[in-house]
Amino acid sequence: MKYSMAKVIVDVPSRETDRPFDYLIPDGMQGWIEVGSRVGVPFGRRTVQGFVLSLHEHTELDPRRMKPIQELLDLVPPLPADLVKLAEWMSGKYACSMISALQAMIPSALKGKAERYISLAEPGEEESIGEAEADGLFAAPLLLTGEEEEIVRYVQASGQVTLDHLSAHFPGRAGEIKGLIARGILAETQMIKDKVRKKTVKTVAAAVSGEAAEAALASFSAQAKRQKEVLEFLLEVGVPLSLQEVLSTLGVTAGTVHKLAEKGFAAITDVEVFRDPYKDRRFKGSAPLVRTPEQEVVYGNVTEVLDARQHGVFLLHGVTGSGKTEVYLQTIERCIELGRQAIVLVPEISLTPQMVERFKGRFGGKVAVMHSRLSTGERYDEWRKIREGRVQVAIGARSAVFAPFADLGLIVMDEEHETSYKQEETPKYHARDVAVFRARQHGAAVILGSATPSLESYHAARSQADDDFAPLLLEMKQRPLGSRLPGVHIVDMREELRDGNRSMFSRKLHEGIASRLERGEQTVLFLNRRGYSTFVMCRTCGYVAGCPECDISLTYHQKSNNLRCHYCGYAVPAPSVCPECGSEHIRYFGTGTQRVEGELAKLFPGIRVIRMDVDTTTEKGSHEKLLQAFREKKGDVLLGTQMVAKGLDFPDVTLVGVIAADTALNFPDFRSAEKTFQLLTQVAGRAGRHQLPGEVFIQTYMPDHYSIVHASRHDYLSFVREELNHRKTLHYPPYSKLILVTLSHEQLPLLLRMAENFTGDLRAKAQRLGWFGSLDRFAADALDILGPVASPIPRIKNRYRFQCMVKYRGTLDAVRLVRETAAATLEQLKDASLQISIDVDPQMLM
DNA sequence: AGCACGCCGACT
DNA sequence: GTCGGCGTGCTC
Repeated sequence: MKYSMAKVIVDVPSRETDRPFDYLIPDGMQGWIEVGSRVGVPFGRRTVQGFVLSLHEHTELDPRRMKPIQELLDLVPPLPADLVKLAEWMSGKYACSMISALQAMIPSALKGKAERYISLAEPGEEESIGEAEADGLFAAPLLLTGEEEEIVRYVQASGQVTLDHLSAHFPGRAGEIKGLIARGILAETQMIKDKVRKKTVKTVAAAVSGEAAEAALASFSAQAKRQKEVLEFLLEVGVPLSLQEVLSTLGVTAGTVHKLAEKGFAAITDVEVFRDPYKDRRFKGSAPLVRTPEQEVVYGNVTEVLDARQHGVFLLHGVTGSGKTEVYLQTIERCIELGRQAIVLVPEISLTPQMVERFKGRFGGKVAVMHSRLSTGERYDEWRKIREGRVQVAIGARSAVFAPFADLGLIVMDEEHETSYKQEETPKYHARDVAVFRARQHGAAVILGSATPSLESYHAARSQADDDFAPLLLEMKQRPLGSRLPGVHIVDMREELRDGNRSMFSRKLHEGIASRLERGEQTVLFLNRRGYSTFVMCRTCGYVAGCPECDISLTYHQKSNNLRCHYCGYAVPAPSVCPECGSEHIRYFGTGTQRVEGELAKLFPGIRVIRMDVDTTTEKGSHEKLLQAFREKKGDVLLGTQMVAKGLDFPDVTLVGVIAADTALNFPDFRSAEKTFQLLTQVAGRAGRHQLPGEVFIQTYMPDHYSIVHASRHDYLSFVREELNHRKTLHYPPYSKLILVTLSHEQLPLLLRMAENFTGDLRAKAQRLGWFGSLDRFAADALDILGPVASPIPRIKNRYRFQCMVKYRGTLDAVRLVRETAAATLEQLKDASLQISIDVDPQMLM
């Protein structure tokens, strides 16, 4: 089959260009260009990167209007065809552009940009002088000014230079350069350049052997003693060595080795290597454990589907410590035995060494690890290991769901309920949905594991109503270690206050910490960061330092002693006096954890506190170091935010304290009860995982709240029952679906008008389709529109924000309706000043 | 997004 | 007179 045309998605992020463009495939590239290939194509007056969507013999477009593909950027397409299909699905489901979906699937190293090169024009390419030339007249002699001549000579000498380089070399001569190109004396070409190159290492090997080697050794003069040494060494070793190694072993300089190479006795070559972020780490091997009866049931269910190469989704509800990870490991082992590959998804925050260690320990070099702390180059190399089939397991956060395996057999999603699986930036996808879609493409299994499954998943498993997503519920209720779930005590902080205790520690928690200190056991203190102040306030006049562009308070950063805006990055030095009233009583309410740390030091002199929060974990590897220190008992208390709540396992921790359980409950989010329950359950699971019995204190001002009460009893089912009732009455997910639309503009009045236009238009369209109406009615298909209202953060980066919420149920295609309405609204304005963001299935309603 | 074309203001 | 401001239109 001769495919001479291709449809290409170009890397130009605008609504008008979010469609395929047709290109000719040059003869030399035929057979090499495939679906998923990354190419450089001429687009307008420049060259851009693009991805091949499909190949054709003919297209609707006149071939004379088509330009040829300029270059093929990779030998192997970075995207297998199934991922191209996935991108099409994503752009429909999440109302995102094709290019943003495709970009999300490849490492950022492959986000190439065009680089402009300048060279001497080929003779005959000089500027045509129009009709005159056609009449057979010759072009006028090329007269160059001194400066122009200098530029031309420089280009001639260097062969080919980048435009940037040339402009830097002749500052202020941009006009001349432009002129030379326009007159056809210099030529400009554009080529896509990747951000990162494949890493190579200079490798040296002897280029002679046997008799030739003998002769070579004899030929060295007395002065070339070092060269002789090097050659002898190379001959002795017999295998290629890295240049670095040779230099350090023999204590010679690179010049010596190069001389040797010049003489033809040694060969220096660039050998491609993989950057290995874990090269200095050794992992303890681990063998499969004997399965408990509960694990056996889960294992059996999953492997049955695996063996049959069928698609199946399992919701694994297993209490903390019930051995979910072991089930993951063993099902993956089976998957590998079947010659297929597996993806393990973990929430970013828990991508601590512990999880990685267990997988590396069991599967060793078969594992690629991907997370945000890797450099661009490291991530690219891990990704290549996957694409080239050198590994069978990929473990990583959200984006690892796109791991380009050829024969995917299993996707494991640990801590399935975590919000970090939803990407907050475009494309705003949920890794769970993507995982299920990919699994269906490959006939693969999915395990969604959690001690506190999301209500969406649990409800889907219970009702089995949804054709797309009806997981089979599997449960593990026992802790195989024989350890018991810790006793959880709710402490009413109102009572504490009534009794005159104004400290942030209740008397019980205080006693608890004291007794642990005495016994040499450890304590974990958890602080829900949300709601805790990190802002600066004047205690005299009440002034709060806020961002001049974003309408939110600035966050204090101790390290740099400045105030920063979370949203736009605006930063100012921290003031020592109030800028409003001049008072010196302007205080930084340090990050909550700092305050707790200070209080602990006051109450327990000499206590060793390991604090884990954004301030202490920004450095690469600091996370691991802190945890290691705590494990080695270099600290009495581990104090931290969310990150101490996840998957950590310390034998000597017998006390867990939650400083303020309800800060998240007061958030204006319908999921706040669910989030609180999940957090508390998780934190409570930290204590007493081993021989020593554990105790948990939950401090709260709302001791009767159902999420706190049920969490204290480790009672997931009762919580779910109660929470589902609430959701049903209020028509919240899982009983409806949501789309959050946010409009933003620099001018408030215009924004208001456009927001009204948008919602009005949306209502009218929904009405026409017979969808619009209260969800209280018993229609199967129903849609409601709330708003527009000002967003919770009403201004970001000088842009005002209004939002509206679309709530709907049934099979109607609300995403499409919203997308089309948004497009129509945008068309009302000529310029691109209005932005409309569409968030399908939003997780954060902030 | 870029990049060019095109039409009005303040300067050598 | 021109240099340069950014509105708007298009990209196979």
